[in-house]
Amino acid sequence: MVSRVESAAATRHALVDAAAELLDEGGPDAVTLRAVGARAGVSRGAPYGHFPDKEHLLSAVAAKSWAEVGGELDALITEEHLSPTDRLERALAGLMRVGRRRPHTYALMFGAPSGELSDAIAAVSRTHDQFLSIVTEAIGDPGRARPVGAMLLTSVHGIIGMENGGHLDIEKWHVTGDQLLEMIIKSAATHGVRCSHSSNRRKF
Amino acid sequence: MVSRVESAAATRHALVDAAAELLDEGGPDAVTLRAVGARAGVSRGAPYGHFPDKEHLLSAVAAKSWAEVGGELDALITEEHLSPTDRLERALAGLMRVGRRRPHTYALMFGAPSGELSDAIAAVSRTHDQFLSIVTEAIGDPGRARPVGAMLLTSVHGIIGMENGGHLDIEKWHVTGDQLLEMIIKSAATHGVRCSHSSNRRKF
DNA sequence: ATGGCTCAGTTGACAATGTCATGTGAACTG
DNA sequence: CAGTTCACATGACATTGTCAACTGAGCCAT
Repeated sequence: MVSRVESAAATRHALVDAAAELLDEGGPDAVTLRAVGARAGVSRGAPYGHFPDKEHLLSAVAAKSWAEVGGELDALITEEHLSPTDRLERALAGLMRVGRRRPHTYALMFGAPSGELSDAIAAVSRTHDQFLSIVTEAIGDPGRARPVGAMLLTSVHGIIGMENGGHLDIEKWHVTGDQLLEMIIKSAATHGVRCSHSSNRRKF
Repeated sequence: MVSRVESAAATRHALVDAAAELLDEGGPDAVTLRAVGARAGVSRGAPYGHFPDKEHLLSAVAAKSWAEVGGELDALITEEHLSPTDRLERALAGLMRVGRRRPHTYALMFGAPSGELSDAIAAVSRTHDQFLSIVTEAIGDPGRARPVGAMLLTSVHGIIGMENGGHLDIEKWHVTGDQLLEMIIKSAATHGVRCSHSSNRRKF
């Protein structure tokens, strides 16, 4: 039934899933090799048969999470009844949702990659490309798609980072993260199409 | 010469400084209570006389770093020969510099605060206020200073986070962090003054 | 000045964790 | 069916955060 190699692959999957769950539920400190092994139904040293390092296991988790986001973007792209603009807005909202609902996983995804972790890098690159294609379809000037996409992504990332860090106090800034996202999207419109009047030079 | 309380205060300072240095030099993993104690000239358990927890020590480091940034902003504010706009741009550039030159410290500063850490919260609030005053002076519409300030801060934060996470590949996005910052600043101008035509509804 | 007190700092100990060397049993091969 | 291989288990070890017990020097009252 289960050949040895199949079982090994299943174990590897179980380990990554277990680590991802533990990260979501209890944050980085809860991701212990022992806890991962226990949840995966194996024992504490088992991960070393599949990953050289705890860091590599975590990078596999990051790759998996990036692939999941990529899947959501894919679903968005193939959703025919959506306008390109809607697709873009939903993509950004989806990222915000991940950042809010699974902050630890989000932090891992956007954290500095450790080691080589080719899997994670490839997954990130793929998902970035999908996001880029969404931006390209939504934007008027295709030549500006990449910079504008980067601006949108970095801005959303900043909003989530400030929110999750507790640095976006509404009392102080008089805005919510969602309002900031809206501002950013409007800015993208200004930058994306040529804002014919964008050359108006004034003080802020 | 050195009264007991003076010596204690000096030790506390030395501990915070040592932790800050270790964080800068070797990242979070290098900040070991034993290493901190050694660098501060005391021994491994000494921090527990001044902080209930390693986390509280780190939050003291965060408070110190926020206060340093606040000091830079203060210097900027009292610099008479600068225009309000220049002050704002320099403030943003200064934050970028911290994020680039001291990524670990920056991450600690903007990381989710742990526990109560009233010191850190106060330091953050003070520095945010100073930044806010700079934005207020630079902006045309004072009523929008807070939201626009938040947008600038979050955007810079996002840029730094993407850069330090290795997710701002120039090959892919065709922009640098500095160019993104420039785009954001222009957007702030659009949002800060009333962009009379900002109601132009177009696709991106 | 002197005996007792206070408290900063040290040291020993312990549990948790990442990591590795060694062992083991079941799946594969001839 | 005998031997090999490989996934996994287990014991062991160094490191680290944390705390209890200890020590000694500054401080106070007499």
